[in-house]
Amino acid sequence: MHPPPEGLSQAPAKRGRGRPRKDAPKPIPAPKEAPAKRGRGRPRKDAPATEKTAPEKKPAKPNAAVKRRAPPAVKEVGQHSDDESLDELIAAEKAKERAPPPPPEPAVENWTISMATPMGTLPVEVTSLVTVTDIKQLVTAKTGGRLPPDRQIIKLNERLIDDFGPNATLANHGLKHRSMLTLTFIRNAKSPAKSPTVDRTREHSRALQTVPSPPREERPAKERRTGWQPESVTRRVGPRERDQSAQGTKHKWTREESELVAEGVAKYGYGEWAAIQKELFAESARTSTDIKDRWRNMLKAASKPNDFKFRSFMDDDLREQINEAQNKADEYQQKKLMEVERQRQEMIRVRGQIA
Amino acid sequence: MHPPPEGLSQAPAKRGRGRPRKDAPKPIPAPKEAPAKRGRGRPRKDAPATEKTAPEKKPAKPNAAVKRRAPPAVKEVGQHSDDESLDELIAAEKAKERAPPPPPEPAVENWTISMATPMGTLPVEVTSLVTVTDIKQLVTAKTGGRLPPDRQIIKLNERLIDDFGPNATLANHGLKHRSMLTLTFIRNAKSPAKSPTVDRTREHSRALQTVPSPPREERPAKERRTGWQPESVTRRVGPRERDQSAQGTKHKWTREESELVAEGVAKYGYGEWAAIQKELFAESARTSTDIKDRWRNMLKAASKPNDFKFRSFMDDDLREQINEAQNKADEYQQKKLMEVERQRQEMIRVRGQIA
DNA sequence: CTCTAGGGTTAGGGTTAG
DNA sequence: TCTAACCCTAACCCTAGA
Repeated sequence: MHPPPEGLSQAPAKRGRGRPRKDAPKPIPAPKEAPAKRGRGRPRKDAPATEKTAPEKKPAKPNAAVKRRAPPAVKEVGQHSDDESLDELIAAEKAKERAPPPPPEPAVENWTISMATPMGTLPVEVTSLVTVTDIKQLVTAKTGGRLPPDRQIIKLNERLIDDFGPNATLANHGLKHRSMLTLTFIRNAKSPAKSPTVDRTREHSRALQTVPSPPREERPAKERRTGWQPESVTRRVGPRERDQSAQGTKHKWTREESELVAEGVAKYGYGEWAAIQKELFAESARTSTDIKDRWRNMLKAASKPNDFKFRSFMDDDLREQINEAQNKADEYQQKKLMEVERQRQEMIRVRGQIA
Repeated sequence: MHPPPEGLSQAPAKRGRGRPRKDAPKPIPAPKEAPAKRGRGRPRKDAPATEKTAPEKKPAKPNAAVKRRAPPAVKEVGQHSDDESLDELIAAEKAKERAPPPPPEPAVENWTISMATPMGTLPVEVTSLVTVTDIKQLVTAKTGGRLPPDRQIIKLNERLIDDFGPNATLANHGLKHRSMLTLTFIRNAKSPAKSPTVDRTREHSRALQTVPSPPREERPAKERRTGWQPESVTRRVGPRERDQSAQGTKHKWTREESELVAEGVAKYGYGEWAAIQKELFAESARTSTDIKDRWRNMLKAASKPNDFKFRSFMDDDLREQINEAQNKADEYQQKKLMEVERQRQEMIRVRGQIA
């Protein structure tokens, strides 16, 4: 039904915005395997061959990193040897037959807890067996390694979880389904050196407040490219003056600015960045393109779950504002479209009469 | 404006965008426990030419939101009753295992969402389990069957809900209480609701001609161009009539088209865009201005290194063609100039004689 | 009116700082 | 690793003026 794909070399023809797809066959997220090696944790060699126990929870999303594959729970009964495996097996069988041991059943549960971070509260899925180290590793993983365990300050009910010991099971210290943990962190000491060897012994206390308080405040429009704006603000006038001195190359968008962007979209519809810039960012150093980019990023961020990610502030409230802006813009667009269509029809009608 | 042909009930006068109060007496659109396969399968709607914003990030399980109840797995009951107490114990254990996980609470909720239509915004009541098909059927019903599912273009947060698959539960894709869906529709013309996966390689054809070409897609084709345009090809006549779905607002110039431009310049010289358009792009939707712009960009691109990022295809071969075209055009220009001068002289001479 | 020239703006892929 | 911020150009728009 479509014009046959001519021989025209499909130019880029990327289509679908999905990205050129570097031809890299994106494999399945599959074997992402949790910390298979479980270095610290504890030997935990509960014979993997054991039974299935949890025969696959259907809806289970392996995602929840920390989630330990709930072991059959049979709290390994001190078995270590190698060649004794057979004996152990037998012993285990017997023990099982005897049934008395079943009680030690920990009954692993899957919990959803919350973690309050400087960026907002995020949901985290864990099992009731989650340990202090697990949580810290999870945070590290979620932040792409940017926040190593030794810079995390995590509290449960006002207590530093570190105080429980690295292998402590948090459930033994009050963690429950829907509990809330708070996370703050120690600022990076600037030395990227891999081994600050921060003697984390007990520095938590003071580091607490060093929280990177969200931008909140409207930057003084850093007189960067403010030099002189030639009417148009599509492009920056000069190099963003980032040269040497300008260290703060990136200027985070504040919550307020973001809301202004949404407001502008709601008012002018999509693609009217220059208009939005003129009205709502006249005093700002943000260019229309900056605004356009920000809206794009806002949409991306809003479309993702409040999963544990260090994403710029994004909460249901802002998300709602974004939605509203979108809807208004859509409405606006619709009206414009219909108006155009109406005019077109009118034209056709008039033409018909003339002819 | 716009005679609402559909039977969509009129929207509440005040569309202050706020949110439609609960006044809408609309009942829930049948919970319809969809298959909710959700597990492995991965519907992978592959939606090719989907809308913009479709990085397709695999809707990571939305948080606890509408999580579907996780069935207590299989409880394989292979027990042989030998010792009752034992059975009881085991049963108790199992019960314990099963019972605890109350977290995956299904909790069907009744939501009021909004639907922005060309005629106004309407409140719609649904449950948190509402699926794509449910919504479409609802719309069809509301329009007295006049707007069948395959003519509905419904978007949630910029994404076509069709892309989620017919049985997808919208809550898993971001629908929430008070969310807004946008509805537009495809005019009568038969059109597969499915995105045609058209490769726009060469869709520019036709569209150009006369106005009457009915638009197939509701698409804010950047309706900046004003209403009626004569048959000239300086401007586009109507909406760019990019095949439906071709959401990509921009139509990249293909290698072949670019070569045609160079060919045209070589043949007609600079500035004869209309002529080039008529001869080499008669079937295309490219206007003379488009061609002019393309030539401008080609020159810019040709002056930069091949591997320069961001630049559309540019290689020595094409660059050579461009150079040749320039040379020929220069020659041509020269001749024209000389001709003009000759005529001028002639005119002067004639005038002199007359005088 | 048509069309071109040329400056302006946007869309969207790409890059990079953090 | 991941993303918000930023870059850069092709594509497209606007409009004075011929």
